[in-house]
Amino acid sequence: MDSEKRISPAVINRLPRYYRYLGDLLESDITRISSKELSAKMNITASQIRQDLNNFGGFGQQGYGYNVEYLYNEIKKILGLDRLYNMIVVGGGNIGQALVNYTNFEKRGFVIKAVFDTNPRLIGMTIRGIEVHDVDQMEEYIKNHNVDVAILTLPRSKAAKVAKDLAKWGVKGMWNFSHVDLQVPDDILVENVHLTDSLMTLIYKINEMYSEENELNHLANGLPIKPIVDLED
Amino acid sequence: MDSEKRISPAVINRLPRYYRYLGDLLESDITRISSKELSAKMNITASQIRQDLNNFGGFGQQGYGYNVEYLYNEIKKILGLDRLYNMIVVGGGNIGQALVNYTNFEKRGFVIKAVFDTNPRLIGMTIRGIEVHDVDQMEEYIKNHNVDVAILTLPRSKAAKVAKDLAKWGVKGMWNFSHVDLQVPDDILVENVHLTDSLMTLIYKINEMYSEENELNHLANGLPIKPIVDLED
DNA sequence: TTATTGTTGACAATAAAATAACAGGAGTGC
DNA sequence: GCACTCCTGTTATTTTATTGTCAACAATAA
Repeated sequence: MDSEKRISPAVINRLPRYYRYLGDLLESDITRISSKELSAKMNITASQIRQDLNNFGGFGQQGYGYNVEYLYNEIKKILGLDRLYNMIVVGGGNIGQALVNYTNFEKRGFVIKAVFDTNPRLIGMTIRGIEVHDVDQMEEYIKNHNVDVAILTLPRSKAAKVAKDLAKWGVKGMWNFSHVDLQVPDDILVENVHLTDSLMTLIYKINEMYSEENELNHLANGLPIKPIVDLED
Repeated sequence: MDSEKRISPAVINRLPRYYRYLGDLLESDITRISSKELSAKMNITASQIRQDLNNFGGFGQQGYGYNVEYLYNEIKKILGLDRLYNMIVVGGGNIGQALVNYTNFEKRGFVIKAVFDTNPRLIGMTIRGIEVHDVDQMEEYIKNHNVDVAILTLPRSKAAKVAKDLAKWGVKGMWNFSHVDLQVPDDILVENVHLTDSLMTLIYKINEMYSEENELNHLANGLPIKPIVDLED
């Protein structure tokens, strides 16, 4: 809409969180909030909140704070959540099916229109009323229906080729659950959800914490470092 | 293990990605790789790769590069993937079930041992051989089995209380799929997977790209800005 | 009215992260 | 064995992100 200065990715990643907290406040019938109060709730500095919001405009008022409903709706507009988006799921396995069954997406305006798979046992079935088609029909479907987002929940080996096709046929973005980094043209947007990576970082942090704890014990009482036991027994 | 300097979160988040790429190289029987080559594959600067790896030690050799297998195994150790981890799933709904059925976690050493739910229709059932228990039994279970990670896939409303209990009973970390930020003691680690947030940022970026494109068209040929059509029809 | 308090938006200061530069050891080819 | 190239580990620089501060102004109370 406006060309202005570029918004940093760090800010964009925080927007949905603001949106969520403001939604909660709205539900609690809180009409106004200051950056300081929000700061306490969200564990972010008030300064950062003000600066983040100011990237998009001056939504607050000195001596008053921010009007919750107004700010909520502004962020909604900024995120583009004031319209509907068509999505397709490519790969009807566990995760694909779980996402189709997850009805909260629809409440936000993200509508899953179709599922595609290669498995003959799935093709023709419906999941929550949404039909599973043969992947062979995908080209035609995408060319005839405006598909905003393709959700990729397929095996590593197949993801690369499918992504290339999807890009060619005209989806705007991909939400990628496959455990690979997709190679797509610059004008196609990819958001990765690498679950295993996320779990691995959690494991790293757990180990780090437990080794620190051992060190502290060690330093504090002069005892030898307690070994971390292997849990598989 | 060693107290040294603290590793920045940005680096830790990249580790699983290195691990993945090195695994791929290993499968392709590539025995050595330079930071420059890896840089090209991963779309990271070579400088950053060297600096990231050097946080953990000098794994490379001047004039040679990095030995793929050696580096792979070192990162494996750094991430703590050289042992097994016990996990439980709290919430046996769509996503919980999908995660139980996702067998790749087990290949990495992440073993789901039990599922807990309140739904009487689920309790007693097994998913991929893993039993679904009543949440009432969770305290006893956790106290008698060493649970490293609890996977939270339950509704917003219930997540906060369950998290508090889990922390009290002694899980080390939580992998949180619920759409709330959990309030837990400092020594419990939480890794959030906020799917809706992730999708929202994708949507933001798509809209940003399309509005930019319109601007460019506009500037280039003097035509009026093309409206973004609403897709729901 | 007038004083006092609260709170933003702007900007300055600091911290963190990413990139670049480079010295020097290790391999390679002759 | 020697010259030459490659490529790391490390330090320096640049960029990006976060936090702190304050003048200006709104709301509220006196």
